[in-house]
Amino acid sequence: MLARELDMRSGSVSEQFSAEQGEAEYHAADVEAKWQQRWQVAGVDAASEDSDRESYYCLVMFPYPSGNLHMGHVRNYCLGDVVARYKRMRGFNVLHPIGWDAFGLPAENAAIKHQRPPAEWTYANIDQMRAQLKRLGFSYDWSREIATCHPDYYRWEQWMFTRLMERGLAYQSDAEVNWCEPCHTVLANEQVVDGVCWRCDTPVVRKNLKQWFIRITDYAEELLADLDQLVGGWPEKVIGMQRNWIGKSTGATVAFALEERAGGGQLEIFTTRPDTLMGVTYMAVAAGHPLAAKAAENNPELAAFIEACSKISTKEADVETMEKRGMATGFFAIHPISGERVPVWVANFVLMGYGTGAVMSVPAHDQRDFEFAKKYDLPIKQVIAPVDGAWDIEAAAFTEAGLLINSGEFDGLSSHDAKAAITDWLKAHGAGDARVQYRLRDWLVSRQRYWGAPIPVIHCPDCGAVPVSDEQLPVALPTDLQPTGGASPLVDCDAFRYVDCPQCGQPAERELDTFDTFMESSWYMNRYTSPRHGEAMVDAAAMRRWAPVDQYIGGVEHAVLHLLYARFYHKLMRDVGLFTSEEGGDEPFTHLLTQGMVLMDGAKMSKSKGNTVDPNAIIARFGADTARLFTLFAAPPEKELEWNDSAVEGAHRFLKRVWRLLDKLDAPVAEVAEDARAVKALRLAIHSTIEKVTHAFEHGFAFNVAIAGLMELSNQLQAFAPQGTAGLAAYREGLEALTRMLAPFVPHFACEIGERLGMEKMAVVADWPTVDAAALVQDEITLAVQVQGKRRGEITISKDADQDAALAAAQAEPAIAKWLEGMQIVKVILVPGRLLNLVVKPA
RNA sequence: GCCGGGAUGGUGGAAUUGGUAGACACAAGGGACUUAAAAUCCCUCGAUUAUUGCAAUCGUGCGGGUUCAAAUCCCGCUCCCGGUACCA
Repeated sequence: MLARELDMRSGSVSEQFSAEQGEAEYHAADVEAKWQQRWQVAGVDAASEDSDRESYYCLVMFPYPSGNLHMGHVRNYCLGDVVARYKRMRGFNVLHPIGWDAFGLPAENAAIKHQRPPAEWTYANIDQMRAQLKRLGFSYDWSREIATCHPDYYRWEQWMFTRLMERGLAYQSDAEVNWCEPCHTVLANEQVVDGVCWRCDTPVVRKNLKQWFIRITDYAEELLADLDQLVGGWPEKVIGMQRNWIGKSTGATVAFALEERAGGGQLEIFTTRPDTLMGVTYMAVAAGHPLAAKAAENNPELAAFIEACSKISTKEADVETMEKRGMATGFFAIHPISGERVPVWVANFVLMGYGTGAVMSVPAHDQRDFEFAKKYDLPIKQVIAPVDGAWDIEAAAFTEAGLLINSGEFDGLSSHDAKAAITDWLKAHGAGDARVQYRLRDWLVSRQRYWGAPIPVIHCPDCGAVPVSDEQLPVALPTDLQPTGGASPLVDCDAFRYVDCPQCGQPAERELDTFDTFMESSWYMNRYTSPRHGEAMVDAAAMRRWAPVDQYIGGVEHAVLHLLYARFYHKLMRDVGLFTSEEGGDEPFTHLLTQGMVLMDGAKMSKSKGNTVDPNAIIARFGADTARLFTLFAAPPEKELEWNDSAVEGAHRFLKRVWRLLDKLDAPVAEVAEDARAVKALRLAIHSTIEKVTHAFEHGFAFNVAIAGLMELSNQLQAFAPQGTAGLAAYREGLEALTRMLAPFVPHFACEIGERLGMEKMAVVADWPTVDAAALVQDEITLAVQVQGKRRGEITISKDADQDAALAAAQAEPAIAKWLEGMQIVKVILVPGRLLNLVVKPA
């Protein structure tokens, strides 16, 4: 012990830990330091730009540099590392990069607290977290590391934005926006969760501001349609969430003329059921609709109702139970076809933010309209009849498709045909048209924050909003300003703010808003393919080599925000001409794995709850390999992972057991007659494990099952006593296969074992073991025998035995025979290699 | 409400996709080694009944069904977890 301690204090890493020294015990810290250094020297983790091997791009969601890695990060990066390492061993040229999503609000908050510029805090955190990642032994190509707060990165984002301005895909608009007071900034629709800020949980207020938008709605159709390409590669859940978010509805707009008293003009609505148009008995507008405001002018009661509606919570749970309420405006609209007068109501269930903020109500064929009509005693007019059978329209709304009735010239048409016919009629008479409506809104990208990428625009009194020219990019963010918590310090930074107009040269002002940080994370996956490229945002040749990402791994919380923006941005990059569909694909991520959360006592680990586990403490106590092994073994990747201290110890114990397997190699053996059966059984175990573990990697990443298989093999090796050279050879074969298969999970440990075994190459660059089909062939097999479907015993027979031979063996087995006494066998089912089932009846 | 995913021992979870339910691990109990502890190794470990021993019956949220055979497929429920849009 003393000698070991002295050793630790002196000499170089390689001196301390040479294999010849023959450490009797497993010391993770020593082993891990040794191999991390060797990998670095050998450069085993670098992606090659000059290789004939097939490329594979494995990407993990890059972290925000908050200061410390948490267990969620560790889990995410373990999963990615296992995939990357496995693919390398399978002969792929793997790209496995990492970087930092480095702009964002926490840096500003920290800057205020510590009176240091955010850049300083950010880069210090990056240094600390990089060291943690390296300590865990993740096989990143560090030469490709990027930080999004670096001008070399965001200059291309600015470049891209000016292209989008040229194409009319980026625009400025005066809009009612979601404003978060504590964060002092606007939020995108996607960032408002249940009416509160996604970051700080404060209720969002509405504010009218001039903001920059990107026209994601132009891509709504493609974003929706291309989800089909992802089926099979992405979780159904995420695809469904994106579908809902885009929210496509096909229908028609209909213009109802308004009476003079209502101010004339038209009330435009959107409907998905134009076939029910003849069944309209009233109209409903949102409380925020101009018509509602007009009606309230001389109606204090209505004004009070509108006021009450505006205060209603938007929370899902409240919405669910909310009573449907309304009030008549006293106005009437004219039905475009029948010319009937229909009353206009204000209703709390109509949303100003969707469609036109007004709906036509057809109580006979819409459940919600039905309930409302019943409540306020409005007429119900049936215009669709079931194809077969009758319907009591006073009892419930008939919401299915059917045949038109009470609809004049449209009577007898099917719902399907009527949709087209009525839409055509409306179009011909200038009273409407076919319309596809999306829930998706344009992406609001400006933020009133300091620590972000400046929006590359100069506002000139004469020329308007002028994009900064390519030669003047990047618009570098001054990094020495001190945020105060109020308005962005850029406002007071004259050197940044006041510039001349690039077009006319007269005094002008820079745009002081910065980009939403989701802008940076929307294209980093493509930048990694050519991270130092100085000529363009990405190098098309590099895109051809690597893109799209073959496997993306991260948290499900990004199912709509990041993953939708990134898909959109990828298509923008393609359409701006940075790469073709053929070079970079139409979608950025072909396969997505969403990992489950890390829990402690059933709750998500969080600082505020005080139920966190510090990865550093686990590494210090057991080593990186144990931390890795536990997170991969304790649960399937996509499921929640419940932290369990004793299970961590269990993972560590497993590694120690494998370590001790080396001892048997030193045991003396002679040229003795080996127990051939035992050797054959061991080789069967070895090769069926290879088959099983490989299957886990190729189908669904069931790493917990793969590791269980490796534990089983380890147990078999432990139980095996080599007697002669043949036995020793089989034992060594098993230990080496085990080592190779362990390499993706516990790479340092596997390298050390491999070296002690005398493997030629480091375990992490060795070939993945292959199955010896001959070893899987058994001379004798054991079959379970069932009588009437119940297991009654087993027989061991030749692998070539046919059904009759199996039956004879079963009948000869006393435990089985007693169930056959006085019975007649009416059917025999043989499932080869598995079981024999005998169906009997009394003789 | 709608969409998606679930429910298997004390616990985390397996089950080759219709073929021996509970692999692998954690916890628990017992034993060996030790002056002792730690470490390590061995045994038991779904329930009930029976037992000197062999064993039998039940059992994958609940109720039906299909099948030689069901955790797995079908029909009807209950509960739980995510997500969500009162979307016209």
